[in-house]
Amino acid sequence: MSKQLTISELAKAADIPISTLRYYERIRLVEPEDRSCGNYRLYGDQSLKKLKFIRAAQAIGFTLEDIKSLLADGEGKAPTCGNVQGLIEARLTDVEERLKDLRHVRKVLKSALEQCHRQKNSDCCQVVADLRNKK
Amino acid sequence: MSKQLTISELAKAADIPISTLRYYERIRLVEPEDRSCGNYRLYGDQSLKKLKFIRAAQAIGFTLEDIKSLLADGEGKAPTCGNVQGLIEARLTDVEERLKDLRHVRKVLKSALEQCHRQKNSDCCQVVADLRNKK
DNA sequence: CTTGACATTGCACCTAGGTGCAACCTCGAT
DNA sequence: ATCGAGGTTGCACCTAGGTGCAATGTCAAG
Repeated sequence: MSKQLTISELAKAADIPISTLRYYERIRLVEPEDRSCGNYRLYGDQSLKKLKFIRAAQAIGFTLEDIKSLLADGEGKAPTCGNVQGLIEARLTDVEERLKDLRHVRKVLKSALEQCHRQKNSDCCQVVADLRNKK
Repeated sequence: MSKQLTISELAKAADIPISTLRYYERIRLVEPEDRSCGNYRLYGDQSLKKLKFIRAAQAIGFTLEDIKSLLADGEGKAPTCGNVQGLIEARLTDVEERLKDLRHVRKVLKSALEQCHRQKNSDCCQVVADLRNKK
């Protein structure tokens, strides 16, 4: 078994601020394996793996709560597909929805910008006036 | 000049909670035109237009701070295009960026889901295991 | 033994966009 | 005159994901 890490060693290894690690402990997401005789937190290296997993999962949009569920099935053991699948599907649905919204937003912004260009130097911005009159 | 509205009349007309109107006053976004003799807020109907504008602008992703800038140029007068254009461009850049990210996220989620399907009933979910080993 | 770096705790604060509550005031109808 | 609906205020709280600080304890080097 490999060496146990102090909080600052873990923070450096995972490139995550110490304050965040303590926060993760507070929400019971990543807890230290043990305490030193001086009450310092001691982490195993599965904690490092866990943190990397967390960063990866966050990057694709899972919340810390989602991640907690993803990790809940066993300390160290990966959860079963069945448990994971629902979360992934829900997340995918969100993402599709969000994409649809954003494409619409992009369209509106682009046409506003065009209008802006057509009438530069005008005193009253028609773009805002239009928005203002929107139902 | 038309009738002044009390907060609840305005809330109903704009379909925005009273608490939110008071919040908007707190952040100096929408302030009452006047006060009644009993110190009730009294709004003009340009407030209603303003609220509709706010909802429209929020719907395309502007923050309330952005909106404050959009509205800042004159009480009642629309701001000039020049002032608006920068904000729209910035917002458009954000949106493009976000779209790019989300398309990537969608790709990752879809392939995770596929992998999930390929190995259902497996004890250990490879999807999570993969994430776990991601650099 | 002292010094400095690093650890501990609890608690408050941050953004953004609000919500909820207690204590009190005003208005219109009866 | 009284009652209830709806208004006023200030203040605390909410989510999510943290950050910052003060007061104090521990560890290793010189």
